[in-house]
Amino acid sequence: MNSNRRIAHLDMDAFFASVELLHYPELRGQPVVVGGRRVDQPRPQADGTRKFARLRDYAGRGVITTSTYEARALGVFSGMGLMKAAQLAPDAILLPANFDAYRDYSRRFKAAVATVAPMIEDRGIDEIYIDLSDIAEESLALARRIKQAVVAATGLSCSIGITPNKLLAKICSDLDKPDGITILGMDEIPGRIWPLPARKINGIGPKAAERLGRMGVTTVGDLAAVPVEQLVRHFGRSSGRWLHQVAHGIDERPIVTERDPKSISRESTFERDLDVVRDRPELSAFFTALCQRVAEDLARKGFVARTIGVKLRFADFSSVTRDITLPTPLAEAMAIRQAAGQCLKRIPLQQRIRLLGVRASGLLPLVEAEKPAEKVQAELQLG
DNA sequence: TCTGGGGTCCTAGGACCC
DNA sequence: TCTGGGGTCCTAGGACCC
Repeated sequence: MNSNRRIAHLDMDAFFASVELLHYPELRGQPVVVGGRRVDQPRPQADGTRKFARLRDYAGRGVITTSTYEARALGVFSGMGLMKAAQLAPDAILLPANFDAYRDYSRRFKAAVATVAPMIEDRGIDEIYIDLSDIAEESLALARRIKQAVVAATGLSCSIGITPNKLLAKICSDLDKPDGITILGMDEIPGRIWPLPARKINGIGPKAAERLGRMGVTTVGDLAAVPVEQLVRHFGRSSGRWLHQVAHGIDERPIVTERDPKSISRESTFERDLDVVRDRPELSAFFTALCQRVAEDLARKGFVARTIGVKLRFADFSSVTRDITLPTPLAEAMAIRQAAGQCLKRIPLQQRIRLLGVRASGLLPLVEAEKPAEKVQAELQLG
C-alpha cells in the first residue's frame, strides 16, 4: 500500500436545493427545502412572478431530502418529517424533488472533476473520493482548480477535504462547508480531529455514539484514549479494532473506481396504511408494479438476479424481510412477481401495511450469466 | 403530525459438505 | 454410535450512509 497517499473527498453543497436555486434564483437567501411526496410545482402568476408552496401547506407523509443553509439555521435538516419541519419553519419554501435534474448535474460535476483528476470513486449522487497521489500539483492549487471546474460545469459550489486517506478526507470536507477547502496531515490529527464529536466519523452512527457515550466517550480524542482491549470487550474484535484505528486517523481503504451493484430494489410507502384484506386489490396491483420496476431496472443495467426478496413495514414501523434464492437466475417481471409472491406468503400479516418493497440480489451481469449457456451450445455443436 | 427511498456491509445461526 | 473442526451458502435483521 502506498504510504504516501493524497486523497480528496468532494461534497456538493446542499446539492438538491442548490440545483433548484439555479432554476429559481429569486429564492436565493431564503429558507428552502426539497422533499415531500406530492408537492406542487411552482406556478407562474399573472404578474410574472412564481407562486411557491410553503412548508405549512403540506399535509401527509414524507421527509426533507435537502435544505438550504438558511433553512438549516431554523433547525430543519434532511431526514426530518415534513410535518415536524413545518412547525419549526412554516414559511420555508417547499419544492418537489426533481431527480432527473439532480442526476444530470451529478454526471456533469463528476465529468468536470475527471478532467482534472481521473481516479474517482463514486459515493452516490453528490459526493466522490478522488485519488490525487499521482498528481504533482500542490494541494491548495489543485483543490481550487477542481472547484473551478465544478463551478464552470454546473454553477454549483462544493467543499473539499484533502488528507492522506478517505476517512480523514470525508471528515475534512465537512469542516469548512459551504464552499470550503480543508487540507490536513497526520500530524494535525490531535489538534483538528480529536476535538470533534465521535459521531463525525463515517461509520459511527446514532447507536454506536450512544454506546460510546455510556462509556464516557464523546469526542474522537476520548475514543483515541481508550485502550484497544477495552473497545474489543465492548464492541467485539472487528468493531473494537476498527474504532481504535479510526480514532487515530488510520484508514488504508483504496479508491475503488469500478463496482458492480450488489442489489437493486424498489419500495414505496403508502399515503395511508393499507389493510391486508380490505385493500387487497390495491396492494396486489402495487406489488405487481414494484416487480415490473425492478425488472426494468435489471434490464436497463444488464443484470440477472439469483435472489428475490420482499420487505414490509407495518403500521407500528416495524419491518420484516423474506427472500428466496433460486436455482437459476431470473430478470423478468412475471418471474420476479412469482418468487416475491412466495416470499410474501411466509410473512404473518397481523397489522396494516405502511410500506411494500421488492428486491433483487445475488446479481450477475447478463453477459456472464449467458456465457455458460453459450458454452454448452458450442460444445453441443462441436459434439 | 412522527419517521423516504436507494443502497452497502456485518452478524449470527442453521444446513450441508468434507 | 460418538467425536471433532472448517468452509460455504442461505436467510433475517440491523446499523449505517447518501
